[in-house]
Amino acid sequence: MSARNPTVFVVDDEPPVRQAVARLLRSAGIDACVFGSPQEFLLGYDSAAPGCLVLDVAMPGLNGLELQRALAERGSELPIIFLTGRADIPMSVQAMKGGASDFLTKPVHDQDLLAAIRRALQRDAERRQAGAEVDKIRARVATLTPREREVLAHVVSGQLNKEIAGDLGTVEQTIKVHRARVMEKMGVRSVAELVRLAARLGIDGKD
Amino acid sequence: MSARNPTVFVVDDEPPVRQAVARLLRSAGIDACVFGSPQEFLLGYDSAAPGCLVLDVAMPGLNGLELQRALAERGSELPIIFLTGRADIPMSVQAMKGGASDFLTKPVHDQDLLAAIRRALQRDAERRQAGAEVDKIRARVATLTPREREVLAHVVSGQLNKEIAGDLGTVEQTIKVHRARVMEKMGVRSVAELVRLAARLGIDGKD
DNA sequence: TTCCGGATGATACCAAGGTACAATATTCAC
DNA sequence: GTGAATATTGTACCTTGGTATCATCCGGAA
Repeated sequence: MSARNPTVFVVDDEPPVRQAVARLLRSAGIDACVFGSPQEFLLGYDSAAPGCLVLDVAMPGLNGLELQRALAERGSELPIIFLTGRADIPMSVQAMKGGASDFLTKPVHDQDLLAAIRRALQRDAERRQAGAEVDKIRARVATLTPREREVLAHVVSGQLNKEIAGDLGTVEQTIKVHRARVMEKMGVRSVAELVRLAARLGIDGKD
Repeated sequence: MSARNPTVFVVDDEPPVRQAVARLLRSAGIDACVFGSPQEFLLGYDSAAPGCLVLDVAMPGLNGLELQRALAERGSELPIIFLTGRADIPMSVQAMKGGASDFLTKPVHDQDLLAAIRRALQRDAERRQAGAEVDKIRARVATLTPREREVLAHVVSGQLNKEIAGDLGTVEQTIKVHRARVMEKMGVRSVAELVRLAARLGIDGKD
């Protein structure tokens, strides 16, 4: 379920466009999933699914830029390719500033659209891979007891066991026990590795 | 010299535009420096200077997008605001993909241009501050002897003194001496801090 | 109540890190 | 060549980290 094929989500209010894009994608061996409006997409989209979004800017209801913002607010980082016939430069600039993967104008050459989609899928795959590694680290931290997490934070801040014991109101020996469990559960054999793992979670001190 | 006021470099082949933008900037209390062509700018620009670039896209000779690429190849990260009358969406998209700070169309409202410039200067200041911190770390590494640098790399990879000695073909005691000097020169008191500094330079192992 | 995981503490031992002092060898610039 | 910086090794001592074993205390789940 997490290793699904990437899917290109197509959101356009004009059925002919949807079908043309979907046909192009299928002929290229890429899974496609079409929606007639941003609302439908927001309801039917699984944020865990890998892929990218091909989006018309000008649509009734929520427009493309608003959907981009809405997705960002929900924490989605799905790459977005805008594809539109009626657009101007400020729109394209806003879309790109908002992190869009690409901004194409209709009519579009099939090859240009496919190339943009492949770039977007590549970008998504890389992002997901990086995210998966962080998730693994986070999962390991989740196996730590609250006390072990405190010790972890103090250890990566560079404190001595003695100092940690003082801060946590206990004795050095207790810290050694927690510390050993932290190393084991995190799957590392040196403080250096531990610091690097913690850094990837944004943990770099005892606070 | 490094803490100079930020300067806005204006490159446009039309004198009236240059002067209008320069006047606007000076009235806002921002230093401006104008150039009539990309070539002049490349000759007269000091890459260490903080600021940003306001650039017309359509110019004889090197056009704006080409100048953007040329600067990127030289390692410049000066924020670029494109300001142009004749442009289309693909151009703006290419510029934004190339890392442009903004892409405005003439005629532009003074307030819009000023706002874009302030964002660009802010972005440049933040980038320079981050860069300055890394430079400090790099400067400290520069004070290390070649041997000390080797030891540093092995230490941040998490190896024991004994293992490092084996890898470097010497004995543990020698490593301890180098290690102590590394810690002193780098200004850190724990391996954890050392690992974090090294990580900011992209050093995370002995290779 | 009983059982278990979590946190704690004590004792002991060994390995590793840190520091100080002393000394020698090598290299490179003046 | 001379001197300074670098790299090296040795000795000694102390601190810290890592591990093991044993035992206690507590709170929640069965």
